[in-house]
Amino acid sequence: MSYAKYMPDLSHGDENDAAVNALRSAVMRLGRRLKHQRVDESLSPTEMSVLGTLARCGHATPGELARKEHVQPPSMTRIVALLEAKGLVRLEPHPDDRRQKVVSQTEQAEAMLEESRRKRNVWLTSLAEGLDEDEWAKLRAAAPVLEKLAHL
Amino acid sequence: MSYAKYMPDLSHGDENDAAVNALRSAVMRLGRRLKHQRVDESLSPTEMSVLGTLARCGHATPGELARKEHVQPPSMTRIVALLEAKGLVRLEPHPDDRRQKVVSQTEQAEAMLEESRRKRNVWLTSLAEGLDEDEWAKLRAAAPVLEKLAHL
DNA sequence: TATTGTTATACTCTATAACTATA
DNA sequence: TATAGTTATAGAGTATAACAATA
Repeated sequence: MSYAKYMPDLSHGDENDAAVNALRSAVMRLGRRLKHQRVDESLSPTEMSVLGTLARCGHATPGELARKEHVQPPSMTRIVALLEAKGLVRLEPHPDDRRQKVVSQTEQAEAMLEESRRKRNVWLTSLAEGLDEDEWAKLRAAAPVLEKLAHL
Repeated sequence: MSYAKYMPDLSHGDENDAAVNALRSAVMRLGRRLKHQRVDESLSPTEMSVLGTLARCGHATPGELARKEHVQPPSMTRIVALLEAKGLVRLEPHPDDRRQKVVSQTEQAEAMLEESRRKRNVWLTSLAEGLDEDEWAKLRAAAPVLEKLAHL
């Protein structure tokens, strides 16, 4: 019998620990900065994230969105309502279950995401002045892992 | 005259863009999860981060802490006051400038950070089940870059 | 009975503006 | 005058608890 899964990465345990430390600290600080560097001043980070999820998945129920964004259902109710009021998402009845709803993005949201991407490039450019190519390479390699981590 | 610094990483522009996309999304989601996976239920993420900074730097003024944490001075005033009330930091008069104060961590804070590290390892272990060694390697490589990014 | 989503309410964290004390 | 820190106040975002409708 193996305890391997309870003692992973023995060869890099301390380094992983240091990485998680750095990660947590960086995530919090970056999060605060991202809050201020908002693409659309009227959209919160979570609202943006929901739009991104819908762009990837096409559509989802409020409950699914709450689970994906790691937010409680009442919070997602509010977020979806705000997005709908802004004309960025559409709500339709669920075909199989009358309790649920189906949320999908509007054409307006797609246009906004495109504009968002353009503005992000500006931020990226200003950041690029402080990172060398090697650092960018490490960031590119880790990006998918971070996404996986966020979903785990 | 060169526009190079306004058009960095031409060879990886799109990939950098995708990385920033993934990064932003992951940072927000991880941030929310970290909020819940708090080591000490009574300490906010920023409070923990301040203790971490003090552990690294030894001591700092409230203004320095506010800049490091990317928080406004009044917010740091509140955070430091809460930490002091919990016996985790000590405030002393600044030797050269009577307007400033010097914040340093107490022995109690050191013990708490040790306990914190222990609990983080539990979280790390559970995460490790979902990441392979190659993914961890990428994360370790990117961790210092993320820290740099957060400070830039 | 269990589940999906909503309403009502309160809390946590942070910001801005105005103020005090010192440089 | 400028700077470090504080006080007072407001706002954004989220959570919990209680509820309605449907499965």
